[in-house]
Amino acid sequence: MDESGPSGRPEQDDASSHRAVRIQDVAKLADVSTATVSRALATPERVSPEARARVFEAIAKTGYVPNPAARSLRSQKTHMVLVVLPDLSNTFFSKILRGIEERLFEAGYGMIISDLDGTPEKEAHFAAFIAAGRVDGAILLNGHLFGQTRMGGGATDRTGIPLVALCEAIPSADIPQIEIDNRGAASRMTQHLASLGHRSIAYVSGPESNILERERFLGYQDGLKAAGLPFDPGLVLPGDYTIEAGVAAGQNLAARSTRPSAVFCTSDEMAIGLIRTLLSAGLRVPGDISVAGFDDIEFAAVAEPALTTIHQPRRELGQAAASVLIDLLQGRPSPKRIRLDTDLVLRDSVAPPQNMLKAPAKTTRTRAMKPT
Amino acid sequence: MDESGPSGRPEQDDASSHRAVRIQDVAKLADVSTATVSRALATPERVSPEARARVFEAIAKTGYVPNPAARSLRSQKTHMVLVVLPDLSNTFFSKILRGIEERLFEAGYGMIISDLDGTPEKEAHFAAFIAAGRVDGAILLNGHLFGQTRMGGGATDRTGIPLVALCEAIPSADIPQIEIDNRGAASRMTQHLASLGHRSIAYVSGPESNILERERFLGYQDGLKAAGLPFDPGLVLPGDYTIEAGVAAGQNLAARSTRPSAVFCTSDEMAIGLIRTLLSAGLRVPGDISVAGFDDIEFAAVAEPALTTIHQPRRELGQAAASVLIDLLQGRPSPKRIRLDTDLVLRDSVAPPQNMLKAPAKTTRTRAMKPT
DNA sequence: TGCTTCCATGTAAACGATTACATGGGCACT
DNA sequence: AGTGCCCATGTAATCGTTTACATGGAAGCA
Repeated sequence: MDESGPSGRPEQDDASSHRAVRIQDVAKLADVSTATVSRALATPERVSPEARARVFEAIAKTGYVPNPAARSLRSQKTHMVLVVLPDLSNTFFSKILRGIEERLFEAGYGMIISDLDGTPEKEAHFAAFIAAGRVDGAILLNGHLFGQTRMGGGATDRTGIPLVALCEAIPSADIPQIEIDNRGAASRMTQHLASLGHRSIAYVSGPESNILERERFLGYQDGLKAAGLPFDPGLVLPGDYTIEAGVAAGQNLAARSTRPSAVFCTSDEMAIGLIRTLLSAGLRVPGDISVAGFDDIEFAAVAEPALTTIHQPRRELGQAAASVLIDLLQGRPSPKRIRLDTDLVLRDSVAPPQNMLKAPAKTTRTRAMKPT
Repeated sequence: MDESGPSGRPEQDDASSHRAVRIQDVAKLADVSTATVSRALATPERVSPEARARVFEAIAKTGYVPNPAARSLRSQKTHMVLVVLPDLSNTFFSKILRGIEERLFEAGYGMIISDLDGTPEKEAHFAAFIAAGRVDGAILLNGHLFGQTRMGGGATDRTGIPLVALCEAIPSADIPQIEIDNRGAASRMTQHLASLGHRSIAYVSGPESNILERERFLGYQDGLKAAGLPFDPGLVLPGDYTIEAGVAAGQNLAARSTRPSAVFCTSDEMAIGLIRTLLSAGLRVPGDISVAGFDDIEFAAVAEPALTTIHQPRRELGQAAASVLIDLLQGRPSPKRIRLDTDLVLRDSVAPPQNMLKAPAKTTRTRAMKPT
């Protein structure tokens, strides 16, 4: 059975040919068929212990690694997951990504990242990516499906891969959502500010169309209402979660003759930019104006003054999303929605208004109320 | 020629079967062979305009997307690039990643990210990843090859894919390096501090074994020497680029009876943590101690006081690395080493020592000297 | 002992592209 | 008009797995 092989491949087993080891090589060495090798890897319990041992020995000896392209061509599985996010360079996402990567790695999946910086062109590209079957599933952090930018001739393609929405819920889509209770958290922060005595609480928003923004804005209004404060549109400043937006909002406030005594920024970046600008304008924080953030990014704790904010369990969010997706991929049942708890983190950038004494506050955390 | 197909596949063209469109479907519709379709996509100029038009029309009509697994199985190309980095959640990397992603995207490559958080286990896994041919090339931000943790039985595998080292040069490896002049930049910052009159300049290091650290430490010593200052080991504080390390260094300094008048931190994170700690301890920055950073991360500009630091063109670094890798992948010649310029960014955290007047400094940038 | 069942294994047909090689027609040149 | 060349295209082998189906032997049961 060694007549130089049925396909006529000459026997050259020295190092000269750098051809990758194939399953056939392993099979020959272990004196079994390729099918048995394949089974030894996929379903070891269906192979006799002796054959299995020989196969593994041969694999170790040859350093065989299955060719993923061939495997994926045949099995229609890529063991890859696409993560779509609006801005890779944003601090907020990096820790989430890490959580995702951890979990995917454990389950043997690779992570492909797509940063679609607003460009619909890229969006279409990644829709095609999914359609081409390059990934088994996707985690969407961008708040919408690819639906809008429909491809070509309305062909529905095989978009039937599992999807999970992370952070930004996708209302229209019937896919699992992993998120925090944005509305509740925003309400809670607003009420916290009110409880300290603030009567005039400004709000620096996210991008208008953003779902997070809409939730948080509702929460802000809820909080005002709960505290018996009126809603004043003049206290709503536009933003987009960036430091620059915070700076702009700060300039806006600094230029005013009468100012709110507290500002609730819907991102830590904006809060930091805003504080910075207020300080430069000669105002004191929290002496003259209290400032609260959202997210609890790394720098919130070391900002000057340290930022009072809402803590989001970013890593856990990423892990949860990955877990749900993996469940879906492997046909296990999975929850349709997961809401992780947030914490209200009390630091130094918020204090009672005006001339009340500023205690040297230490960081305190208060577990958020579970949403009902 | 329509006797239900040579493979006996029944003709069912309604939406019920969600079978993906194959090249054969396109070929049939365009009335050409699969080879022509393939060529129309890969080398349009080798197909007659008429056939080409029919092919593209058919592609549009069917919504055909080539199956990457099949393509990659045959052509041994994956159009994927692996990016290996030590810590995905680190701010410093995110903008670099974005630069990489941009360029890769333009060239039609996907990006797979691997965050090996120190675990050699993961490292081995990704070595196998490369060996399996899942990617065409890799960009390494982690400062070493996978060589150390050798796989299995010493099989050399096909590790012959193009690699590029980014930021952290890999001395032993003969692969292109994209970096900044760390030594020169550190020297420059040290001299800047000295030129303001500081005679006692502390240094907060990175991880000892880190190549960046070694370069920067040499630069620090260069700078001292150039300024005619003695090197004092007691002024070298251990760090690891994290905020916490900065805090620790700050506590160390705050506890001392005699302190340096300036501190050069080799990362902005450490500088921010350190400043924060000094301020809490009642010291003034830069009044009592000047603090300089390295990297110019987003928050450096809005720290309080705004951080004097070394600006690294992070996005450009990422783009450059991706460009070089793409050149390599496509067989084009490419430079063996690229050094991008850094800027010395002068802000408010550094001032002349002691009682000299603190001008309301504005941000100023000075282009670094080109390395010779 | 003869029949059924099951388990371990082998054989070979997909999976869906790319591409070497063959082919035939048109054009240019002598 | 004959020869040669090139261009557009088709045919079919190939990439390396997985897996449906076939097979043969051992074991269990009556």
